[in-house]
Amino acid sequence: MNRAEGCRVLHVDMDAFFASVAVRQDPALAGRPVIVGGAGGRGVVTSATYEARAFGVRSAMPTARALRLCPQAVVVPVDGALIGEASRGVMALFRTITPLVEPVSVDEAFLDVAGAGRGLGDPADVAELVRARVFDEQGLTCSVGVAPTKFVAKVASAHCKPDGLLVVRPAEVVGFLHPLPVRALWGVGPKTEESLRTLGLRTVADLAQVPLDVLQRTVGPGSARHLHELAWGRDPRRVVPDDPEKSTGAEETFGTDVADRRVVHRELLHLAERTAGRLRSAGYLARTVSLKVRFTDFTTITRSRTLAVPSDVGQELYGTARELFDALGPDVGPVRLVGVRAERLTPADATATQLVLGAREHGRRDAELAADRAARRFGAGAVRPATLLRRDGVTGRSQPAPRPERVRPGPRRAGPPVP
DNA sequence: TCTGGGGTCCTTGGTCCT
DNA sequence: TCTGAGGACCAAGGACCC
Repeated sequence: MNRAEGCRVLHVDMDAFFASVAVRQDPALAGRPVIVGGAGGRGVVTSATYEARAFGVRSAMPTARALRLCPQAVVVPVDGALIGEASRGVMALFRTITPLVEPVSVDEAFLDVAGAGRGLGDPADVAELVRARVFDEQGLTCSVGVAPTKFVAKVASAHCKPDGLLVVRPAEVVGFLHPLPVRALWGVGPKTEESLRTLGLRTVADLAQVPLDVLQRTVGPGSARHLHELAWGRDPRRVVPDDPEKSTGAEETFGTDVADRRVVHRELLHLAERTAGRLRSAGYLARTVSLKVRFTDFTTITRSRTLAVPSDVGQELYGTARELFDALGPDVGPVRLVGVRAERLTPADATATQLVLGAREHGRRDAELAADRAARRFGAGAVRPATLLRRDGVTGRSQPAPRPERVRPGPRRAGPPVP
């Protein structure tokens, strides 16, 4: 009899991925508490080895606090290139097992193995194979949940961490989910958890039993239906490979809050250039530019504007972002963070002909494409706008972050590898 | 405790058009 | 000509995830 009959979905979650990759790169770190993340005054933990977690270190925790908990920890900056390479290696391995691979982030993916079973055994056997091959070929461990649906597979993989395997058969789904806290449901964070608590709902079973209209009054109709379905193990979402990106962007927290508008403008230019570069390398144009500003008291606002013509030109994204910022008025307080985001993306090849309508924009785009080529040949930052240069030739960005530049490890939906 | 960075999705409200 | 309903689209903000 099959061990996992009716289970077509695998959720593979790499164990402490960033930290494990750092240890793989530098074997001298093996067995030691290692924290990967920003080391500056405002840096946070991106990942930590299980040796560090034993001291209470968790991801998203300020690094300074993590070091108070575990002073002997080694802090390693995020190496985006290394993480990207490791992620591509793991995803490529998954695709040799089934073409139906949906990356969720750099370190996890859903696999639909309904069609893989004939040659490889039942889904539990496929999961064993995945774990063995990831260890043998990548030198990393992972945890795998096997279930009839994506949501249950994901909860299962979290349940068997680290280096584990858990199969939840269709008949076991409700019994598996119902004792869990509501927080285990996809879409329940701190705020929703608190709202549910006011209704006396603490477990998934509580939520499953409450009338839908009661739930709707607390979390809204959309979320209520969604949570109710999940609580009964119903999740119609399929494994979808190659989901296109919806937006891309960059943001930066200043080392100290900035009141000088010129410094903010310069940072906006830098972020717009970064965002445009990502658009070009991924082959997208943005229809909307969004500005994000966070103030000293942590209040955050966003402003957005739709472009007359979709663009992947840094100067155009910058122009719009700067106008949005200036429209906030002359009296905006000190700024903690600024961000530029490109939204409502369209494939560049489907829209490219419109670009020639504006010869000036076309010229700028050509210049930025040339800069892309120079960057590929001579390294990032080889070519940049003059306003981002100081006399000594280094970047003129104000006091942003003494911490190491955080290179984006890869898209959350880790799509095709970015060159 | 003191909060990074890169994303997605949902809700709400406004505007425009039919 | 005015008004209201409804849909599409846009903008803003919040919650959430990794």
